[in-house]
Amino acid sequence: MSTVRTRFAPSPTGRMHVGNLRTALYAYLIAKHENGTFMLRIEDTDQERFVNGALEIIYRTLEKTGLVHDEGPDKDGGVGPYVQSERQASGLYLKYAKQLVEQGDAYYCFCDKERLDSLKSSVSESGTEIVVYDKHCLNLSKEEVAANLAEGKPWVIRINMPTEGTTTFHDDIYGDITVPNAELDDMILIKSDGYPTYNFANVIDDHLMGITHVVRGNEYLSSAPKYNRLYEAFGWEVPVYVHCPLITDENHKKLSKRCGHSSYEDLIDQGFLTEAVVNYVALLGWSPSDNREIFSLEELVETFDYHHMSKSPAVFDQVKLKWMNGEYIKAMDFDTFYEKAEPYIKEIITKDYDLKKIAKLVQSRIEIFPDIKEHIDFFEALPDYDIEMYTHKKMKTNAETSLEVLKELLPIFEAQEDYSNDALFATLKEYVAKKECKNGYAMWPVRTAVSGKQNTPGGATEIMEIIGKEESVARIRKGIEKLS
RNA sequence: GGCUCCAUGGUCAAGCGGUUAAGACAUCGCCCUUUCACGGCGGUAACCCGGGUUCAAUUCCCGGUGGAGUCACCA
Repeated sequence: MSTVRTRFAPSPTGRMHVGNLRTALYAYLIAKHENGTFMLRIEDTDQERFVNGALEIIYRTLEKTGLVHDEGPDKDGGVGPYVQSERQASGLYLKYAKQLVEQGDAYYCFCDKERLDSLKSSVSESGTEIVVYDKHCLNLSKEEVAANLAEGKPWVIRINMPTEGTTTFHDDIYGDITVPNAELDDMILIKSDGYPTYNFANVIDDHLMGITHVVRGNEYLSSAPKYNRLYEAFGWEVPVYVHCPLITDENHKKLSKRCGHSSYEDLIDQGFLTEAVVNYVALLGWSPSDNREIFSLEELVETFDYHHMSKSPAVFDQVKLKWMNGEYIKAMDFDTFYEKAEPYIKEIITKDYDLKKIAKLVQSRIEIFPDIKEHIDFFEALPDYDIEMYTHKKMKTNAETSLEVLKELLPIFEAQEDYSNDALFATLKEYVAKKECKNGYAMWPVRTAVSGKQNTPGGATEIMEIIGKEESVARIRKGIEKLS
């Protein structure tokens, strides 16, 4: 019987980039490692930024990656609703904000945008920039507030932060973090449209939903101390904070939707496997005590210990992701692989070839599925190659020797009926033995003639088996023609 | 710029006072081989700088430097 409860709390503003996914994953793992509860909460308090379809992306991504939530908008666990706009509709946040106003921990503010803007550009006597609200409306009398309200003036509710001293909060990864209170802004709790701000709704909901571990990206590290004042004012217990190190691009900048960084779905479209993406992302900011790198989600649940998380940001390295994806592809049983590979093969191959044989050849040679195409194009049509290709130092071949070999082999291949790889290979071995030359001396020209490519998946006879007698002979003839 | 965080090879990342400073990706070379790939073997490559503390610092403390994050009626 565990008491760990975590949540993934995205806002439906677009696609899920890998940073979001990693946060969701860690929240899931922390809960599941302790047999706890993982929940999904939708933070849609900004109606302007709401993006149509974003909700579906969130659901789809969590489902496909296997990060299934125990509670959420579609699975009430008793502390719902799990969508903040729905909670707002019941007046929940306003109720708590008003409580703070009554306690004297918060106050109504009627300052308009112009005044706030002018505040930002003004400079204090000491010459330093004023970065926080000047508490102008804190001095309003009860009567003035009432009058403004009655007048229908737009208002917000701000928290009253102390201006002296320091505030310290504890993060399980980063330790104690202390900031001067003068830095703390009288942040807005309730916006003029009646919706709570993220900062406020987050604290209220985390408490009401019994969240024990707040897992989020460390871009929130600097706003965390403000939360403590809120918890303090309410007399609530502060949850365990687990701030995850940032994931950055190759320029060491934070991943963001705005900059067009890869989302989970982009990666899938690029041919990556969900399992590989999840596995890779898990290792960005965390590592097991041994050297293992390949983990299924279940294995991660078992192994994951958030105390082993690192503090420094990690670069998202597509090259390593590709490697890992290749590992997953190689480990796939053939039928599963074929199912995924078939569409890519069919994009290139229209002829009546045995596509499974082609797939077999390609499985150990690709890292992502679209790689298939460049490997197999020659099956469909012989490319117009240069006869320079017949020259290979190690094989001791050149245009002349190749011509001779192909000329001698042509009638043999024409006569042969069995075009299985084994039979063809036996034929070539026999030829090589008679000729008293190295395998490559004969294999290289044949492979070149039937493929027209420098490198191919599979050798000469494997290719011939697939394209069949008629095409093989035609291609060898073509080779002889080119070389003559 | 203020505040905060971070700092081991190109990248991910072990290490938590005494090590020949792991491992993985990438890279290079060799082997295997019917080309390539797979697989196997090996190489190059790192503790940001300066002070302390200590018999002993990559490891602890301070300062610097560098990088990042954050400073909204966005989350």
